[in-house]
Amino acid sequence: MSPITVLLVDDHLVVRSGLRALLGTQPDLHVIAEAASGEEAMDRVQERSPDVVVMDLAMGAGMDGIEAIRRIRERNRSQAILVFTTYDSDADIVRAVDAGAMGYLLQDAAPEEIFSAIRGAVQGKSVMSPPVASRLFQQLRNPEEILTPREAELLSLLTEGLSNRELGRRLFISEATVKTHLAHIYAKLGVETRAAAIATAIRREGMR
Amino acid sequence: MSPITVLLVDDHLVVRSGLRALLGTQPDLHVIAEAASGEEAMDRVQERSPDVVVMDLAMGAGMDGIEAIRRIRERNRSQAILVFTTYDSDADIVRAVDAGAMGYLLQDAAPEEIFSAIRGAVQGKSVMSPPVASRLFQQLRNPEEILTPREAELLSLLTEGLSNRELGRRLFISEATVKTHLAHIYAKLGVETRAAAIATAIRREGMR
DNA sequence: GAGTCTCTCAGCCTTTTGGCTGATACGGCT
DNA sequence: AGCCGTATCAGCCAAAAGGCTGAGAGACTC
Repeated sequence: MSPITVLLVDDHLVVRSGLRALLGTQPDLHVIAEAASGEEAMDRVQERSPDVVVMDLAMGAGMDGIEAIRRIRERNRSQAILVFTTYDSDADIVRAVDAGAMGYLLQDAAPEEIFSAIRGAVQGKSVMSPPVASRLFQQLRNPEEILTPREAELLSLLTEGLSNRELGRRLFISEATVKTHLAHIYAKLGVETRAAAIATAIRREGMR
Repeated sequence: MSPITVLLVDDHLVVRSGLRALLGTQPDLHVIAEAASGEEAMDRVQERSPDVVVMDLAMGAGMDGIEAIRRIRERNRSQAILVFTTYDSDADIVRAVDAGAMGYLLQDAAPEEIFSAIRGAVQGKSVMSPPVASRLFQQLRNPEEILTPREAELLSLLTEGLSNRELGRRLFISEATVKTHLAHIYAKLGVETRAAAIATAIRREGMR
């Protein structure tokens, strides 16, 4: 059986060489290229056509991981893409899977888990770290959590620390309307105070 | 000249092997041990007495990096400790330097930067990544922003969305005291509402 | 021993927030 | 035409948060 070719994408050199060393212990896995950015990743995929792309979502400058996944899948469906990232945010998971990622691993995954995820990805199996899976599951179980555009807008401003009055002014609506929207947002997020709403919003989304 | 002995501390195996591979390219740097937790790090220091400890601050379970730095410095001052972490939060930098770290590098630092930081640390020089340095500088310029331990504790709970009453219960203090602390925190953070305090706290610190 | 910092608590008053009920208007879907 | 989701607004009331002043206890420093 011919070896599985892998492209590593991460803006941290240390993580790339760590992964390279780790995968090097497996005779059937060959790292054939590395990339430090989304743009570079697309070039390498074009040139080398790896079987699997192992990608970090958080990339310093330029195109982010999600966008890179989407573009790679757009022009070439033969690669399996595995997300390999440090932090797990609900929004990222959903967006990555949506963009076409085959699996989602956290960086503290056990080596065996990583190997089998790569091997599985080639065969079309999707793998995810247990904590990731449970989050995704929860996300899918609560479809009522989807905010309307207006609510999302409000929530976003809410995380800037604005008061109801300021929110109203900013959105050209009355304070009464602000309160109505907030009540709906709280219900959907499952919280009771604006403080909790802000906390969950910032932590859940990549809002920073 | 005898080589510089190094202990790597990081809960991610991938980062450890990446660093090991990277440092392996330098004849004068010898990685003599690795540790995946604060506790383990202390044991390794005791056993092997490395010249330099390269440590990640964010460690999954158990003792965190800051605490590990403090304890290592307490019982043995001959090690130089270098912080090597992914994210830079203002509070972490101050706390790490306070605990006795000789330098503070971000994981996307260039290899040369890492090497020279390690070599410099042995000679008592402190090194930090430019973005880190500028943050620290800013922090020192605003000394009024430094929260007391109790205030930091409160702020941390605040970001979970607790009410004043809940905060009081959790910390075994009256609601009146909670309000006093909050007023001080708001003043130091330059905000006027708990919402804004939560927003700035979560975004500024690495609180997730 | 006086000054400073930190943590603790109280009372009083204003503003803000949140819960509830009910209402109008617009657009899309059946 | 009727229904539903979304966005808009109002009034009322209770709870929470925030501003202010004042104050005592313990620790640490000069």
